Amino acid sequence: MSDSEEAIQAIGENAPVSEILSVEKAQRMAEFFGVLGDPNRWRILSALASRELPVGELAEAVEMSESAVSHQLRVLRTMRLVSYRKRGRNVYYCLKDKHIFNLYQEASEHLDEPDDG
Amino acid sequence: MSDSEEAIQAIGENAPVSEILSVEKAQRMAEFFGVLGDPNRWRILSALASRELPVGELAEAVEMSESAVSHQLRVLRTMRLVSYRKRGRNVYYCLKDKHIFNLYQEASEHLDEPDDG
DNA sequence: GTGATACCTGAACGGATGTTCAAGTGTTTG
DNA sequence: CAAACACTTGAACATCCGTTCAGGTATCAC
Repeated sequence: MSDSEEAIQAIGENAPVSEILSVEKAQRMAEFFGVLGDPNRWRILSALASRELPVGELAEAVEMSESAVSHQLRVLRTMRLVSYRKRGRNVYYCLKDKHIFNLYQEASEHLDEPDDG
Repeated sequence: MSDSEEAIQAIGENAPVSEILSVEKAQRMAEFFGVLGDPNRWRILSALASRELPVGELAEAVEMSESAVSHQLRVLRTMRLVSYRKRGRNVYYCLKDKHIFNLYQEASEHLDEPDDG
């Protein structure tokens, strides 16, 4: 059974109590979602959703220092949420795939739900 | 324009650079995902995915102290990820809605993607 | 070459976070 | 009533995280 299948069964079906996420899988989940647990990273991601941007413009758009943005971009790169291409002195960043949109919408729905949802 | 519509447009469409998430919306997103940024909370959630559980059994299942579990359950309650019902001396917790499953699967897909995904 | 630009990196500092421990509330049992 | 049980809560403490700051690399203009 693949790591993914093990986890989906554990969380999705009527499994016994002992069927909880392995520490390793829980760790990976937490690392990923932890990256999305910072407001400035969300602002960076939303800025890149509109279009590809070099670091300087990105920093200006989200009102952060270039250094702070660069640090955060490294985190986002590590989680493969953004990719980049070098062009002269500039480095253009953009979103890597569509998962971030789905995650955003899913969370948005949850947050917009009434209290009894 | 509602808060949600503003954000979806900002992140989903071909908006100008200035169309980034408001600080407030970014904050709410980060708070929500931040809750999912802890491995023990994922283990708790996955344990509750199998069935409703009282705090003591839950603590045993995830191998944490009752106190630690209780603290974390309060966080999960605040984000409306779990609900509970009191029954005698016990308090039974369960998952509140289906969003957690979708978030899990979306993240799982992303993590399982090859490097060029 | 020198200087300016664009970006990255490492150390350090301050604030946030998760655990433990001790004490508290409420409920059931004798 | 007292004692045991199930759970919650607040404070303390250690760790983690994101920023700033200073300095580093690489590219372009002159």
